[in-house]
Amino acid sequence: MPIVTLPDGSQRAFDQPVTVDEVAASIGPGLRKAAFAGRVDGKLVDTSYVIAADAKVEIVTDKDPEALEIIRHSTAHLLAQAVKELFPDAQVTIGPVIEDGFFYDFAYERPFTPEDLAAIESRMRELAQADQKVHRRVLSRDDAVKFFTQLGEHYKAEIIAAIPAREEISLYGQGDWVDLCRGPHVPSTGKLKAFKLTKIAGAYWRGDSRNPMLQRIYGTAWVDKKQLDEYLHRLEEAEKRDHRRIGRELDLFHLQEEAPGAVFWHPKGWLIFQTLIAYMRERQRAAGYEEVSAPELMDASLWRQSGHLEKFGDSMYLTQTPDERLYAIKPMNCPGHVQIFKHGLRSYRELPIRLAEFGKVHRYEPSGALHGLMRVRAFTQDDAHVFVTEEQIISESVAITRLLLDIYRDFGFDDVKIKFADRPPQRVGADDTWTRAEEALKAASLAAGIEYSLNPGEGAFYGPKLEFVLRDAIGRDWQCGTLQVDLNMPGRLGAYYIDEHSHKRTPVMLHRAIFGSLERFFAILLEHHAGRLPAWLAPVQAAVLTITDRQDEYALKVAETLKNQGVRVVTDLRNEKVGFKIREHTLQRVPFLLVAGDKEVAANLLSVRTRSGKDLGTMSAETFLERLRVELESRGRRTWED
RNA sequence: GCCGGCUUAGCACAGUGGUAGUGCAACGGUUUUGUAAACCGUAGGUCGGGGGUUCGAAUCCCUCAGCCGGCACCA
Repeated sequence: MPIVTLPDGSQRAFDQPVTVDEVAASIGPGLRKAAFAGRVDGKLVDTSYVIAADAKVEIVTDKDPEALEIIRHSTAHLLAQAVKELFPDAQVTIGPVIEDGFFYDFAYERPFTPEDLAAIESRMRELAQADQKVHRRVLSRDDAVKFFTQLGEHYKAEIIAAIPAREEISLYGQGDWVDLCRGPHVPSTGKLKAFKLTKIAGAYWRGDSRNPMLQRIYGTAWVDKKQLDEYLHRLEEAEKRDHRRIGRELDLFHLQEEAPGAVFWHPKGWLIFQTLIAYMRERQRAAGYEEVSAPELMDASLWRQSGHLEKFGDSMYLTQTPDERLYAIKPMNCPGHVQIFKHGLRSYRELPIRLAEFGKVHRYEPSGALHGLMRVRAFTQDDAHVFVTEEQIISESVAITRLLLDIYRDFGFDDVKIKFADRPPQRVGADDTWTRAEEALKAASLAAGIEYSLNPGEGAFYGPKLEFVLRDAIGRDWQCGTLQVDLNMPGRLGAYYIDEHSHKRTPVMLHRAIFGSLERFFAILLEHHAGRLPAWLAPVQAAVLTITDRQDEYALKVAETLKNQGVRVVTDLRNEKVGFKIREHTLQRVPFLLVAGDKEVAANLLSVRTRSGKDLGTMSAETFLERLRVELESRGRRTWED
């Protein structure tokens, strides 16, 4: 005789076991209709779940955040059902919920086509409209394996066979279609109203490139049409921020067939790039770094010694010269920096030695990995290697972490997450060395007062690392900075210093990058700001626009004044209406538009407008300069309005 | 690297076997203009490269490259 306690504290007694559905019905027919699932003593269950004993019960409706997950999961099932109906020979595998949607992987004799996708989606709509009841049953593990083997679902049988024998297996289905699933699911397919299949792609079985490739179908699903439309709108907005598109529109850079994965920087793009370097150069100088430059091309033996050739040889550019020597184009800066460290005898009194380089490296990335500026084959790292004693690891790591986070704030990235990546399966060095390195990095994190999440097995082959992940304006995460503790490489490359007892000691090397790849960071900035870079980074900071040719002389004079003060300014004297000029320079994301008409000329003023359309009124060139300077010097953290 | 899609003028795109098109940009002219697109005209293409089928290919087939979306990889 269960007594059910509802979230508001009220209780209802039933004289026999009841389902969640019946509990909902007892409260009201509207709630019953709205019920997606239930939460019984905190556990999510189907509406068909039978409550036999006293319990706390909640009815999950579309207002509940859990509902979305259930909808997506059930929509994945709907997808699998539709595929099995249209393509009976396809085998089902897995179909998890992911961010904003779900996917389902199928094994099928041929890839699905876009036409198949449309057909599958319309079948899904029919099945949803049929409002089929979702049923659940439970089998033993072995019976479930037998069941799916009989159906010819070998992948599914393999998945279930890996589950411990004692566990019960729940099967969900609708119509005569059935799948293994933990649940819970919506009570009937009619609850699935707002979904869309988005893309088809290949994906390896169990994520291993040695396995056969399956056909993956991606989809998105929401509580209602409005949310679905909002999501699709979000995708469109993200597309407008695409750095490849902005790069073309603003004439910043291009890529072309003859140099896959290598960037042709145009004047405006290169100006931004150099501004980033100048900024970092100054920050590093202030933090005690010394800038160096190591050769692009070094004998392959050096890379054999470092271990890079063995681990990454396939992705290194090698070149045989007429003297029969084999050279490698550097894919990393560390061996070069170690050579500089090694040149001459080093004393413990010199440590820490901080060597920084804006090093251009080349890596033969797999063709399928290339992606605009985000993943290229030739890129520039703001790479530094700090040589320290073991005792200095913590203090130096703390200093690096602080520098990193402070620099990110200058770019408007206040939301930074940190991951700790420990030893990978393939690595160099002894296990106790690794333990020391990992412990040191953990201690440093603690001392720096930062919190991290674990990223197991993802460390570099020579040491553990902290990974710094930035969240951009539309909520996407980008891993940029890294700090690695390396107790292996200096020894392999024969680096040592003389300690206070005149003994040779191997230094510890801290690898750190803040932007990571400058090309990639550039792309992230473009997308973060949607091309509207803060004035200190904008390639053109102001445009002087005339209304008629009567103002030409004045405009040129004003521009000259601003230019002499270091402002990146252009004039637009074209025979066009001012509205047209404003439109063009706004689309070019020029932060300030300075309009000069007869009135401004007469009063020796400028009418100032921002790219966001705000009218800042009229002022002299000197006043404009003064206020622009505040914005530039604060790197955009203090804007005009402050 | 693997699976799929795409590649037509500077850019965005139309053109499914029969004379390569539209808009924007460019160029020339008219217009002297007040805060997100004035008007008229002109020029611009080995339809990604190579090969094949066909009387005839942007269009069908093969192949290579690049790009796009995933997967795998990412020192």
